[in-house]
Amino acid sequence: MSRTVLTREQVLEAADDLVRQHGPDALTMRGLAARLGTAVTSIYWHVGNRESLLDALVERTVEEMGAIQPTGRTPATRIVSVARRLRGELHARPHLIAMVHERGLTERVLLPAQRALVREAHTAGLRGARAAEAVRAVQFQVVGFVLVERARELAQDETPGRERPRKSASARKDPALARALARPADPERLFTASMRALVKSLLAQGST
Amino acid sequence: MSRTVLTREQVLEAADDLVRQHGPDALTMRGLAARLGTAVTSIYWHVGNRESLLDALVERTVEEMGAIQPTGRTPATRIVSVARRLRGELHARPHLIAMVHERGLTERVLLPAQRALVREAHTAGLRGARAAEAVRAVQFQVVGFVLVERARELAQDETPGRERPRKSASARKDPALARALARPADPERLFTASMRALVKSLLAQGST
DNA sequence: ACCTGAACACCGTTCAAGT
DNA sequence: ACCTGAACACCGTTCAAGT
Repeated sequence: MSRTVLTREQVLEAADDLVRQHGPDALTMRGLAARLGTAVTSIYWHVGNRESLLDALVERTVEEMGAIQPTGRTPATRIVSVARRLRGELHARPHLIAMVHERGLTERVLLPAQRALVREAHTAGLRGARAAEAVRAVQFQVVGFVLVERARELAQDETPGRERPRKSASARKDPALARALARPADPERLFTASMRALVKSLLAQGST
Repeated sequence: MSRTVLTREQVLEAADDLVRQHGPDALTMRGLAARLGTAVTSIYWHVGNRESLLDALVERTVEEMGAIQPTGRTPATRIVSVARRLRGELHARPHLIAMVHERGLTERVLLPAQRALVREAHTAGLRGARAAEAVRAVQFQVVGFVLVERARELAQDETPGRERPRKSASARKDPALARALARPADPERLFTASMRALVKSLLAQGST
């Protein structure tokens, strides 16, 4: 591609492209070198090794995500808005989620959102350890949800329709429920619903 | 090890040992063959390839987990008890979680617990789509939580103390909160607390 | 300071050949 | 039916040598 001297930035850029298009597994040092038109070993000079290259990629994307502004009137709706935005940001970068997760950088990604959440918990009347617990509960819920969602998407791609669930005794008693469980979940809806449920209970502790 | 003829069961057993002790990455076809004292290619004859070997391993462990009995008086406490037991089961098999997750078999692991959850939602007065949503919310919460926890543990092993969070404006106003957030979260406590919060709100919908 | 090819020590998988 | 060694096409990484 480029005729000029190779820079660390160019290596990162090309690696980022590769990961975005085909996932982290598609990023091989040899493939990357070929793409850049250099010897494999040049890449090692610029980024150390594969592991630290991926680290740099994650750091890059996390910075790019930036802060999150809450919207809405009540603390509850504002917290849910932060959660939804955070989910959206993570969803826009499907491969990033797995990489952050594997690297244990979850806390790092959550830091910008944490500030906003703390502020809202405070206005809702929560203090000290109780506020911290509420903030963390929301954070865990968001990341956990996105991870499960992602796994579900991958599963659909690779094994479409693995096994029909058998009808249980309680299913026969409530066919509407059985039908709802047979359908794949609508993640957007489910996320908002459980987030609202969680936040409602957490904030209720502030006023008692 | 064994002098007799090689069986599929022996291959699975040895593979299971390896994964349990050193994780899925440690499972190489060559290493496994060496451990069993056979040629690599014999293993291929018995289990197909590495991918289906891992699939078989997951299936095996999931069956081993079995059903989950709720305890407690009210539907809320019974649901929370199922959630806690499920978390415990998953936690007792650290490597399994990652494997199930990567393979998109989350739903499969959750099936036994789902029956119990449906029953409790029903006794709590939830019906149809609303009951399904509650059940799924709980399931997502459990798996998500465990995934986040696991990532956190891995992170601790590899990068102890990456970066101290700076003191924010709101942290200075509530030092107890700041201290609580600086400490690593107690997952057991946090899990139970947010599970209770979630379930409380979800079931409240049944009586309105 | 930056780039190179050759080489090392690994992988998973296939295949033709054995018994 | 079951097992084998050889070979293929990949990996990440190191190292001595170039400019």
